[in-house]
Amino acid sequence: MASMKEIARQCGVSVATVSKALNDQHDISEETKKKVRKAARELGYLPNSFARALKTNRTFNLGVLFVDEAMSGLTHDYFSHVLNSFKVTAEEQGYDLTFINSRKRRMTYLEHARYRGVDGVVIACVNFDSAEVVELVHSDLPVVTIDHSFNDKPAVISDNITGMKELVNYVYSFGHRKIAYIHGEEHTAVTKNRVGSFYRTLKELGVEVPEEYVRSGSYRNPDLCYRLTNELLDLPDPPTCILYPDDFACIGGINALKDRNLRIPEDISIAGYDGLEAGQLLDPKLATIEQDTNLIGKYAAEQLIDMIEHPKTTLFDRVSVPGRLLPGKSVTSPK
Amino acid sequence: MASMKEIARQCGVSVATVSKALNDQHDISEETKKKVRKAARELGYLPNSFARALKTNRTFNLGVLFVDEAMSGLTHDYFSHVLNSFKVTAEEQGYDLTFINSRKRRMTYLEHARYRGVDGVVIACVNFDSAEVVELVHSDLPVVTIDHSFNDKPAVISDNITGMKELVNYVYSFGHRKIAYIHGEEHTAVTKNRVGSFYRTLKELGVEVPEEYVRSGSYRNPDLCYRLTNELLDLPDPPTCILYPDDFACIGGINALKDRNLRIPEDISIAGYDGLEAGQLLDPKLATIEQDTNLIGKYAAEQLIDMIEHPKTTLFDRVSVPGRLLPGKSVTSPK
DNA sequence: TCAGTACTCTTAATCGATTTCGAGTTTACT
DNA sequence: AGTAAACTCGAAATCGATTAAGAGTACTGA
Repeated sequence: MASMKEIARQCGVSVATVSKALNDQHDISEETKKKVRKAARELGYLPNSFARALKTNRTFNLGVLFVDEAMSGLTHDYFSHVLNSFKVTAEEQGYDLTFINSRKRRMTYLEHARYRGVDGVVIACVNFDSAEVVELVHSDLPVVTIDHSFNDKPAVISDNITGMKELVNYVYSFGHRKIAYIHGEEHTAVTKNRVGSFYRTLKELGVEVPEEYVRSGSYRNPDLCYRLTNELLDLPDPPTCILYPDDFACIGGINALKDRNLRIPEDISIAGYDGLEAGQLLDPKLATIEQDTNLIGKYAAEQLIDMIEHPKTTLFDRVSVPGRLLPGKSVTSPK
Repeated sequence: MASMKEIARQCGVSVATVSKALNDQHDISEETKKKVRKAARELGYLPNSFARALKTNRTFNLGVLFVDEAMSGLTHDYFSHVLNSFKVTAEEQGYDLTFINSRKRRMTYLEHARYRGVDGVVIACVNFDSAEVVELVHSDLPVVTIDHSFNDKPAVISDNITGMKELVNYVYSFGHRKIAYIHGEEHTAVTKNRVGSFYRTLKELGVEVPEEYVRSGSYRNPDLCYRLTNELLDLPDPPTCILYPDDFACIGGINALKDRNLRIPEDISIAGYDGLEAGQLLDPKLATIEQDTNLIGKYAAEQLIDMIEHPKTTLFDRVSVPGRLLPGKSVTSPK
């Protein structure tokens, strides 16, 4: 409520002096600074962020674009963990977070970001092909993308290639050769990398993958996984191990197996992806790749803030964050 | 980038006229309005939210305070769903969301909210006893709390009393008389209501509850539930049915039962609380009370926006949102 | 003693909008 | 025709900060 004007009056100095005193400029005497700071404290002075932003074009506010098709990006385990980590890191550095949206199509994402004057934007969990997202990414605003990389733009990416490789090697090491994979939406970079790595790793291991072993599912969609699991089991030569899009979708598969009275892992082995806490509590404990949501969010925030504060010297990194194999009990040797 | 000044120049009118034209004031001719709007479109004009906020003290920005002790409020299923619903509703009405925090203690929540000039604040998932939260709630800022009610302040509350009552009646109807309850943190209103309702309902049903049947656990804490479940089973006269703090924590209990080779529900019945999607996919499907996160978030947003836009006429409602019993397969008649 | 520095502080412009008040023009009515 | 009412529009103040440029003092050294 109290503005610099009141402090100035109380101290008998000009507003300019107050501003400089509070910003600890060199051309104000220590004595005056002390006086001003004291008055500011007494009056409960709070800087007015708009006035400051208006003049400086800096808001210490970061835009967050986390909008999936269903408008439920926040309820998405993986992304909510990434966002939480991003938030903690950003706040430690004095930045706040504001959600970017398209205001019922009355503004594009970029326009909204400019309207709110955010210093930078982190993007995840969106359709990266959409024109609006592309416009935002290619604007002059500092932008970091998560799990998708644009040319010449920094990105933080969960290392799905190595992750899938480890997972495949893991089940292979148990003797599995008939490995099926129900994957997520095909247009995403995440899926492409995982599927590509799945094929490549098995090829390196000398295992042939029948076309019908690879099914196009959907992330976080247990029902679809239920159906696709049944399809896989109905094959003349069914797999001995099934990999799922993610830990949550995996539940659908588990239910399909239970309905057929197949025991996990005695009759069939399964694995997920994500490393959700819940998956680790299931019985049997799910073999999976834990994605390091903590590091991903942290790196994204650090990278974005670095771009904002040091636009000249920032390296436009493409950081790859390794996952971690969580062995679990859902995989054993095939019969 | 383009400001009103440029539009004014292009149209040969004053900045004041541009402002009034864009805000559709009555004292500007239709002709001029058209001209101004056209120029605004052509120049890609975007209003400057800071300048506007500076003058009007309105930001169309809502503060969100969702900070639990572990700084992981966003990863909390229940709250992330509520927040998502709140976000969708607020955005539909033209409001944006900014997170409130205490900036590493350099500002209180209230100060932060003022600094960012939010029009109102929604509070959930915090320690409502903390001085900072109380300060915020009792300020002149419009505030809505979720799952906790302060005197004279609007709140949206999941109806835990009726919910627990229904749940108890449900298991009672199967014949259970030895019903244990592992509840969450005792200092929260949610827990108090649930525990109170648990006792009252059973009393009404004429069932006595041994003290040792009610254990103090913790929300979202499967490990603790694992331990407490074992304690309950070790009692000389163990319960035939156990209620858990929430669906997630329930997993710990399930594991404890499995470790003792107790079948659910044949040997013992269990129930959760929340209605998480995952719980409904478990085998056996979990009996639980589904909290209507969608409505809770929606009501909270509507209430808050109403307070902001109609400060005089708003009724300070305390909305209670009923839950819904999800029967599940985890409860059956005791042996 | 006087110019040159160093130090401290103020004046005033500025960021981009909103809004009050008044001025000028047109229309209406007697 | 003359006065009042109705329309349009603009000048200028204002919101609360930042910042360049300059003014006034005091001190230094020749």
